[in-house]
Amino acid sequence: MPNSLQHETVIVVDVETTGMQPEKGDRVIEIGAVKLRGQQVLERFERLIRPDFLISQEIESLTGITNNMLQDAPGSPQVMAEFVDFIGTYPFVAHNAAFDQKFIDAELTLFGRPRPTNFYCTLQLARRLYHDPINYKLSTLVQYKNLTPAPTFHRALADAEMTAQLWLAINNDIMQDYGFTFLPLELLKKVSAAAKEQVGDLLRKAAKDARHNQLDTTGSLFG
DNA sequence: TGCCAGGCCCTCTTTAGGGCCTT
Repeated sequence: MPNSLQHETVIVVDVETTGMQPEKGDRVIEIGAVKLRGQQVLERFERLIRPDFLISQEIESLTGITNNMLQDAPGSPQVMAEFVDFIGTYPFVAHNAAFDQKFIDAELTLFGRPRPTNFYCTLQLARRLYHDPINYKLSTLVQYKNLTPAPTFHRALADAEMTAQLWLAINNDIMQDYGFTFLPLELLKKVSAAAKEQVGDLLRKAAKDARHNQLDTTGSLFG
């Protein structure tokens, strides 16, 4: 694996929630996050959050998070304050980022905190880059890329760790396949926004431009 | 009684519909 994956720091995040609709009152009950610089994990964040109501049996079964576990957990204002300190102004990475974004937005808005806006989505990137997995669930992609599965799925930090591995694998695949020595986040934004059939051309052109710029830099330094 | 997520993606599409992905 190349040792020069993009050096920009990202926050890889996952939330467990009471349901699918924050606009109907569903809440975050666990946040897990990994602060990643290059391939290095700088810091981890994991907190349960006590909601104002009992969670359903369905969610208890799905996540393994029970009402008993939540009864002594801190409330959202305390956890979100800690989370804001943890995330700084770094961009976010999540699997199906729209889901995590809307819940994090909802929790932060409740307490008048500024909402992060810069999200990268491993689901979207995987759909652009990988054409033959049987589906694009996080668990499937972890297996597809031969990554190390966490001991459990549907816990926030475990899923965030696996999303982080997937993020690195995606970065690594682009670098190896197209010959990048450095992968700017901005390029991944363009990959996400591109039509699937245009991704190859986009990356080949970007790699060519990157090599050209590198030659220019070398020439100006030593020429 | 009828409503019941939303955004993305694909195709038997584009004047649409259904499946996926997240909990």
